[in-house]
Amino acid sequence: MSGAKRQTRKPRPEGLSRIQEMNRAKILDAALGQFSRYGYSGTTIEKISGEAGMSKSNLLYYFASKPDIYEAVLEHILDVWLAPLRSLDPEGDPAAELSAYIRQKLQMSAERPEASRLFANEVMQGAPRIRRVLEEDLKGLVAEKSEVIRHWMAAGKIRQTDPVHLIFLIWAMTQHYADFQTQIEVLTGRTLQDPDFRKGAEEAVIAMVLSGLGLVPKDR
Amino acid sequence: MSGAKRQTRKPRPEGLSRIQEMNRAKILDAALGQFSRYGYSGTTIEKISGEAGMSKSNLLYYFASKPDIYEAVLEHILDVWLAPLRSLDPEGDPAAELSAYIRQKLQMSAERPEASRLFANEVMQGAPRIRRVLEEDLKGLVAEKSEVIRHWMAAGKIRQTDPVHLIFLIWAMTQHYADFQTQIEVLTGRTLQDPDFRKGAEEAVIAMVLSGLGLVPKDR
DNA sequence: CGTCTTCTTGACCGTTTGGTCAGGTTTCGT
DNA sequence: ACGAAACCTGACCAAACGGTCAAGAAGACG
Repeated sequence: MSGAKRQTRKPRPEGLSRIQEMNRAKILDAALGQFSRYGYSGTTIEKISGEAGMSKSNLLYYFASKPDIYEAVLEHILDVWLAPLRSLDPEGDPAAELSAYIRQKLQMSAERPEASRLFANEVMQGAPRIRRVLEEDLKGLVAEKSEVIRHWMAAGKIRQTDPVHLIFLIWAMTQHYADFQTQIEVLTGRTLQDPDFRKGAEEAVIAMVLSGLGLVPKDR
Repeated sequence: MSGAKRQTRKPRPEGLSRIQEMNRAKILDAALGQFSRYGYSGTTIEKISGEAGMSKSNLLYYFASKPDIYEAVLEHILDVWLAPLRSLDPEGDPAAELSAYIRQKLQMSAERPEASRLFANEVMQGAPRIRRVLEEDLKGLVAEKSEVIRHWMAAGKIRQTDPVHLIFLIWAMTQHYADFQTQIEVLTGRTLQDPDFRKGAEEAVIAMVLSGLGLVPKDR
């Protein structure tokens, strides 16, 4: 061997390379589509890799195992999914705040129905992988926002109701349009993607919630 | 061959034998539990047979294949699942009829949450096996009951709303308590099985729906 | 009681699936 | 341009799964 100077390259400066960032994003996107449509067990990593435009082996170069991919997708979604509730403002007008919240939730159901379905799927199976998040993050968040609602009730701004049930019912109504999209489309021929239908859904949900709280929804 | 008289037995009189009836029931029950918890692909026939207390081979003696079992379970459930809507009476008082409907739906969510989850699972995956039922039976049923609601609106008994959205929202709110049972239990420590919690849910849903229709829910 | 039918099982088979591995190709800093 | 990382792939493997089959056990009826 010659004693010539060994040129070495910094092993990994920090963060992700362009290629990694791009491929991980493609994988997570494809995985969301598959997991939300076919469930965890119904999805194969080969299908995901195909959808992402790469070989199965290459996918396993980026994520060590199938559960790893699933958890990455879930984590990637959860923050976005819970964001609207976080922004419920105690100082705002109840009718305006709740209307905005409902609109945001419906917007997410319209724009990212797969995320809603994946979340629903996970919870329906007993939430084995996000139990901790529910217990630690969501539980606190719900308690905090329940207090906001209770505060509005105490101030006489809305009718007496159980805040937790109110939150559950808003989740139920808004997520239903994403989770049961197929059924809705079969029955009506439309989905939230249709602007008219989306407006109809918004008005129906908002009217029901506001009048349920003794707030007359303003006519247009 | 001797010419002795062959004693033969009637091959199969009619209907199912006691043993068949019992085992088919055990299988369908076990299958519902598994399919609703783990989804179609996440369920193995070996697990089902184990839960039903028999060997895998024996299960396959009663049902020819996995899809066969799944469809049998689904069919077995669908009638029961849609029954409450059928009984919505045009001649009755809107507040009483809708309250009763909501109570029935919540009762089913409380007593048969697995059925609700299986149905939700099927629809979320695009309803590949019950599309026909949705298109042919449910679509007609929804159209018929929408007409009932429209009739109530025309008679000035309830406020103007889109009947189809109303039906969707009632489904959403009532089924949510079954489908998201895990989440609800994590957040509140309770489920519909708890009588107090169930009463709270009933009141919350009924109050919201009735006031949304301009009907003041009667205090107690 | 004898015999035909129904019921039940363990052994077995082909396919699918998650994951490994050795080796080739591309990228990139120097 | 060069060499070391980073990136990518096809071949391969073990486990799990849906389903078949031959043969025994239990049940029912004359």
